[in-house]
Amino acid sequence: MSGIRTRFAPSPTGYMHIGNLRSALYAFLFARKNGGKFVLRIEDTDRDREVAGAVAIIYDTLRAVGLYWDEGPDVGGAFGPYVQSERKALYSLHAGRLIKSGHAYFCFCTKEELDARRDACAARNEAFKYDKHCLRLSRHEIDARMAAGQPFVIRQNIPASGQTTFRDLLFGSITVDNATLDDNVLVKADGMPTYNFANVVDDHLMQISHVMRGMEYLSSTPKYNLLYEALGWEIPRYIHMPPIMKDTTHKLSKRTGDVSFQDFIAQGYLKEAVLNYIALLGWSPGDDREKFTLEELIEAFDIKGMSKSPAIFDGAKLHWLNAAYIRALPENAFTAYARPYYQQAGIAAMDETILAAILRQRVEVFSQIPGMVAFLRQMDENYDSALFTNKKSKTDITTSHTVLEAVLPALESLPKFDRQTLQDCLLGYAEKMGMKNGAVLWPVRIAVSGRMVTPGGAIEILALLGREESLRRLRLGLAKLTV
RNA sequence: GACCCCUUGGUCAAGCGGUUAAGACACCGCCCUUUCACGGCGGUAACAGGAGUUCGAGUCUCCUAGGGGUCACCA
Repeated sequence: MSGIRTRFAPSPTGYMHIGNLRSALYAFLFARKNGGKFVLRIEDTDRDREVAGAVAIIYDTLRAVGLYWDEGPDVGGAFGPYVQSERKALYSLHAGRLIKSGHAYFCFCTKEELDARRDACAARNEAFKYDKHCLRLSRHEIDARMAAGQPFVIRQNIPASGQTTFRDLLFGSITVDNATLDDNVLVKADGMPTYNFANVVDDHLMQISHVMRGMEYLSSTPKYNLLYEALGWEIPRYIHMPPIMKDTTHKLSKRTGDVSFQDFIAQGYLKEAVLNYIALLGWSPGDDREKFTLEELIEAFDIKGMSKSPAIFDGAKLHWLNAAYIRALPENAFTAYARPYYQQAGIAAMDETILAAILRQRVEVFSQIPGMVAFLRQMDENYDSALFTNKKSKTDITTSHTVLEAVLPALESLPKFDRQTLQDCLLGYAEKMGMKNGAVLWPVRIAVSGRMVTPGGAIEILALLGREESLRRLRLGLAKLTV
């Protein structure tokens, strides 16, 4: 037992952002690599932002990519409950301790009053900081206001002077003046703790040894440490992680396009590829490896390989990685993923083995399939006969006409219409005529597809279309060349 | 604006005082070839700028610039 415990603590706000997934992944990898535990905690203290079904999305996504948690709302554990809204008593208990020791105080300032003061500051171009107005309230006054039912919050009482230093395993030692810190709200008027407070309490109570979270918390970490100290708790190790960017100046966000894990899956990305790609966005194994299974990631993971600067999401590279994963798929797995798209394209009845053979090397994202194979279902019969002319294959209108005319009856009388038979027939004809294979296959492919570029060659397309449709298209091509 | 952090090719990145400054994606060229793709080979392209420290700096220090983050009864 190494005692290492990490956690992933998402808010149930709707979908799984790719950046959050990466945070979960790193926390998971760090725990697994070091023989520690990975905890899942739901941070639902903001009831206004809560979205129904969001917790299920978190569970489903994590499970889909293999990020199983050792403790969590559904699996339990020794430090539950693992849902913050169910831990209110714990927060009140420790908030009370803070009040008693003077590290926190009741505040009755209303939102309106605060907004007014904030606006005033903005007008003077000054940074707003709560002025500890309510810290001066006497016990008497506090009791009276509470008795009168006046709503209140609990604020952290930050020392007015001095400095606070903390160590981050990635960023090193960071020191800030306490004077720059604000007396943040710890417990809201509705009795719910804020992130600032719930996090400290939960991370301590759940014995989290390494707090891994987004860099946006870097500047508020000193405040958390002040809380740990006030509560007499050991400060955990911190690992703040830089964000994933859309470009140099914008974070990857909903507005910039697809950012949720499910968006990528819906587009035809493989979950393994997405996970592999984001693992590499902000972390490097230190060597040249790029394809990793989850097990391999666990083995290779080391926070020393983590980057301190934000990484820009590169859709092209994800595309490439996804294509690499697709190419490595066994035929049956490829077909299982592709089948819905075959149906969508109306070619579900065609030979899946041939389809897999020609598509697997070409598809980068499954959603490209319908567009790639549409011509099999329905070709554009008004294609330009100029397509028959190709210098490299040494074809032109005349040679194409000759080839189609000769090949048509041969194919018509073929005993079988499978790839082997078709190949013997077509290549045999080329050999007999002393022609390049391409000189024969080019016009045939153009005639049966009507397209300059096709996935697969003439033989595969013929086999896929079957004798009747193939011959129909070949006759059409011949007619076009005869005109 | 104040405070904190970051800065190697277009992108992800290796490097951790001495290297011809890796590799991958993307891009370009060639080869293979039944078009495209795959695959193979090759190429273009980087240490933000300026001062130091040092025999020697992408690597250490400082400054400048640029970028990010925080400054909520959101997390």
